[in-house]
Amino acid sequence: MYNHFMNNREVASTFRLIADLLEIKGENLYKILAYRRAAESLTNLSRDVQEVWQAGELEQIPGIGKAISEKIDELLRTGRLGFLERLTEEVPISLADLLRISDVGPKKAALFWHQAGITNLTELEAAARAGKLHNLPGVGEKSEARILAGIEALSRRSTRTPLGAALPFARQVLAWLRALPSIQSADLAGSLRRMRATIGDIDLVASSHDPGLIMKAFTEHGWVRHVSAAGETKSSVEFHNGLRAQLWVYTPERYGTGLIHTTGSKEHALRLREMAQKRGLSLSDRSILNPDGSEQLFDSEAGVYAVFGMEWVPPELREDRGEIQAALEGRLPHLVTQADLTADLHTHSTWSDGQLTIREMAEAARQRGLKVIAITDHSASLGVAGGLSPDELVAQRREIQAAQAYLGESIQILQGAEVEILSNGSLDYRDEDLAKLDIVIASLHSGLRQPRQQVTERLVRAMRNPHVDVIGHPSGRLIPDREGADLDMEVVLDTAAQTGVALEINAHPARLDLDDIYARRSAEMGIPISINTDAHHSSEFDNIEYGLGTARRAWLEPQHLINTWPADRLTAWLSSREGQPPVERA
DNA sequence: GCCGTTTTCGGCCCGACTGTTTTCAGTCG
Repeated sequence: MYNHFMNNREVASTFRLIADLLEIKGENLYKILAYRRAAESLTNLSRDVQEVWQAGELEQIPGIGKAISEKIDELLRTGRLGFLERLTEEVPISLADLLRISDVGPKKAALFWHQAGITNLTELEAAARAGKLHNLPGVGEKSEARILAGIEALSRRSTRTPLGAALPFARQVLAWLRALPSIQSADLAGSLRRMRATIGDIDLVASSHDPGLIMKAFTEHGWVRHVSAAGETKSSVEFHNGLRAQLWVYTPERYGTGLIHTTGSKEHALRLREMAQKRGLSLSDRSILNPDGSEQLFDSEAGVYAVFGMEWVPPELREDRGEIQAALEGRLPHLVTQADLTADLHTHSTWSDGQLTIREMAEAARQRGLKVIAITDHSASLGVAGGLSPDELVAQRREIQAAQAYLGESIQILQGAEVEILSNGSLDYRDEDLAKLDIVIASLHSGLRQPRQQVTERLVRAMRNPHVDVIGHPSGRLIPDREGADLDMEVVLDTAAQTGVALEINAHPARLDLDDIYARRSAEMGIPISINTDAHHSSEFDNIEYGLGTARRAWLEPQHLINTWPADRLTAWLSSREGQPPVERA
């Protein structure tokens, strides 16, 4: 290989693999933790690790010191890592797969390896079926059965569930919990409450003076297929629909610490515990323990944060991405809310692949309190979506005018288009057709697997077209099936900053694209951001919730989003972009 | 392996639940 390019995700997963293998080997726990923390830090990094490396600034990344920065350097220079190669000679690399099985951790994996010669999933499954595991020390028949069930569960479900596939069901469960007689309060927790794009399982937390009663009702409910743990205060189940859930129950006076613990993230909670420790306190999910052994109890989260002199931190920010420091300094962002949004600038009608007419879509948007809606049907070349020819755009304009006349001034309907970016970076409409539109969104739908440089240049060329106002779902990812295009985001963001084109946060739960990391970076660079539902039906306006979650995770405030601008400012911005000459590369 | 408003060395978060155990280790969040 002459090209040693590795992106942030690939470098991060290399360090996760090292951590897994070291753990099976039985290395010092804090060394392992250090590799994991470095991996998390790289995952949260909004700059390209390649660029940070070239700038010689690797050690400025939190959790990355001399040893790990040297390893990154070797990886990026040579595409290899001697340390990992020596490690895999000692510990078979396929052992790391065993850790994906629930109830199998590093100690069990090492046991299977040393005492039964097992080095991969296939061998483990065969040994379990043959009943060869339960003779090993510390492993009984129950463990053997659990392991077998765990292996089967691995093939049954993908590792993470899209937020949009989990949230509606989780809310049903929550509503049922809240209706229980002995319950005081109940909330979503975990990555659902933090609005991560994908979740591992559904975390629920409740307060009650009778936790046992809640637990019994929860684990015995008809939608539960299997109970994998059931204790006094915590239980774990799998539902018939394949989703897993955990429920914690606290007494009301301990709900504050409980909610913080169960909401996470793990890294955020860890930081808080470190802070407690520095003050001689000990923070757990039950209380704060004073040095003299007495307890401080908290019925709300705000009280816990106040102990450390911090503002209450919105759940979407709890990722250890600087929110602790910001909360200490009283400079947390004033996050955008649904009430701030006045425009949806990316929607479809029956003119292409939408299911409702322009008037129906506009009425539904008005009903949701929007002041502006842009109808942005597909351009001609996206044949599967019934894209419009330039002639049809003229006819569509007449229908928009009719709908506008019918609806009066309560909502403004813009004529736009979602224009294909063709494989060479040119657009699917001629400039004179684009010039007639109120708003132009340019999107990639095909050729997403082009090489990095090619697909990046394609997007850059589209951004340099002066008629383009917004880049729709920039990466083209589809959760959980398809990775986005291999874009050079440094170049994409620089071009957006130069041309003033807006980047979209597409709110569809399968997209959430831009993601939270790049949306935050875009805002820091002064790039306008547009948050849109891409609705093909009025019911999909509700998807804005997912996009808002992403925007809030990106620390966005109302002024970062063009959708919060008053209609006159928005249309002035759009028309100011018309006919601007392309900005040439400096 | 990382890190520093007690430290450049010696620390590094906390507790519930399960299974295989005679008092605890492993896993998980």
